[in-house]
Amino acid sequence: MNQPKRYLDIVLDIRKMISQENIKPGDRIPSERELAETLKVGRSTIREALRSLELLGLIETRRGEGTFLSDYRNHRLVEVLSTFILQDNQSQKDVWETRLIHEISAIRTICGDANSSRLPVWTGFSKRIDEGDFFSREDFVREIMVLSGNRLSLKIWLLLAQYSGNPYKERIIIEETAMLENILAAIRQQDTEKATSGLKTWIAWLQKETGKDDDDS
Amino acid sequence: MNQPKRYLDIVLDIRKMISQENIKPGDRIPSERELAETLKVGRSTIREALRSLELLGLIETRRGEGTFLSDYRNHRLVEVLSTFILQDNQSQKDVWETRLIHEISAIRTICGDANSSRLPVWTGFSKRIDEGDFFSREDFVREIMVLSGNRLSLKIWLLLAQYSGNPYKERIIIEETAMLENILAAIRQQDTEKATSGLKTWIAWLQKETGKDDDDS
DNA sequence: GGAATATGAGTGGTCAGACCACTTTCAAAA
DNA sequence: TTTTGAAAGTGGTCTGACCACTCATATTCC
Repeated sequence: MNQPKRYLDIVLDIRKMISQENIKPGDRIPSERELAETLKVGRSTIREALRSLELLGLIETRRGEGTFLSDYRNHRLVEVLSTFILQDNQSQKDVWETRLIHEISAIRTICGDANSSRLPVWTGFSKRIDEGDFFSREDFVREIMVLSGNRLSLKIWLLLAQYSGNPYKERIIIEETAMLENILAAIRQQDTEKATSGLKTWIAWLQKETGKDDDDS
Repeated sequence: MNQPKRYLDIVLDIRKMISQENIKPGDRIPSERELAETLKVGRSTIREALRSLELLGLIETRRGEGTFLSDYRNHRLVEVLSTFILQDNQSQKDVWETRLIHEISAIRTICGDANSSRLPVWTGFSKRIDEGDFFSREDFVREIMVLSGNRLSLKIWLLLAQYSGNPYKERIIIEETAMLENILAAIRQQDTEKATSGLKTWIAWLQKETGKDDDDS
């Protein structure tokens, strides 16, 4: 009989412990030695489980301090997966397309919901643009994703955003402020078609910018 | 100075080794003891790296045999994430919503592309319905996803489909054939709005069916 | 008293060595 | 020739030992 892998059980045990003890992102989880004693396994087994979760970006370890449940925003996962999976250009194109799928869906949801589309966050963005406080492109879209209310879609989007390369992560520039204002106005007016087409236009413009940058690690 | 984590370097080293030695999915990679000696680190460090990659589904280990590079298409990524993320009912709802997001986007793509929308596969489905050859709901939608041409979206959809519970995986029944015919006709006519609303109607009807079933593994 | 310093406990990071359970191989025995 | 079984190799786990680091506390110095 092939014994199921112990460290996988540990992964589940830790997950259970986290939900039972109501540990929140940022909180500390028991030390490796404590876990080993509690779960009655060797420390190395605990470590294998923890290292896996760390690579997924679900936890964060700091030498001398301890292990912490991390904010989902920091998955290193993508970095690693990308070196394994995303090797051809088609994949890169698919990433942008798929990300756009989620973004458009989110913006549709928001426009269809008066509560979301009238939120002061939109005027906040306009104000920041006026004042020259140029936030990053990702921040802008993230707000849309968060407000759409679909956490799974948000999570997938966060992953895709990390694959999306530089121009998406940088700050907006003057040339695109008009496009953003256009999108913001459409959201406030709950004009779904105008908002989605505005988003598409902006992203298409962005995508052209991608070609100029060539970065590699 | 905080030394960067060793096991992360190992992950990259292994990746490099794989590409240099031209190891393909299914092939065996060096044993833990060999890797430890080659890379001049302890075996436990090697194991932490390997366990991480295994949790991601990038490699596969078999006791007594060795460690093998697995087909990266089967990464367990979402499965693992799900045990952490999909804990409440809201999440389950998000799964259906997110799946629908991808489906609608795919159907839009197909309707906008004459080549896809005129494919004989659509008449094929109609024929099978007429003949009483009731395929599964998932098969039907999968065809749409495949033909949309976005492999990443397809991959995500496949994973989401796994979490979508039973009614989605079962065969169609007589009551819904009209809805499907409606969708098929819309695709053939390249009527995007009709097709998407048809799909939404069908899925909404399906979702009502979900409540009746209560299955667990 | 207040500030700089030293100490020690606790934590993750790594290593070496030891078994165990399992698979494969291949030589010896039937 | 077939069967058996011993050996080698592999992943799975545990133990105990250091190291490097952080933090809180106690101590020393001004």
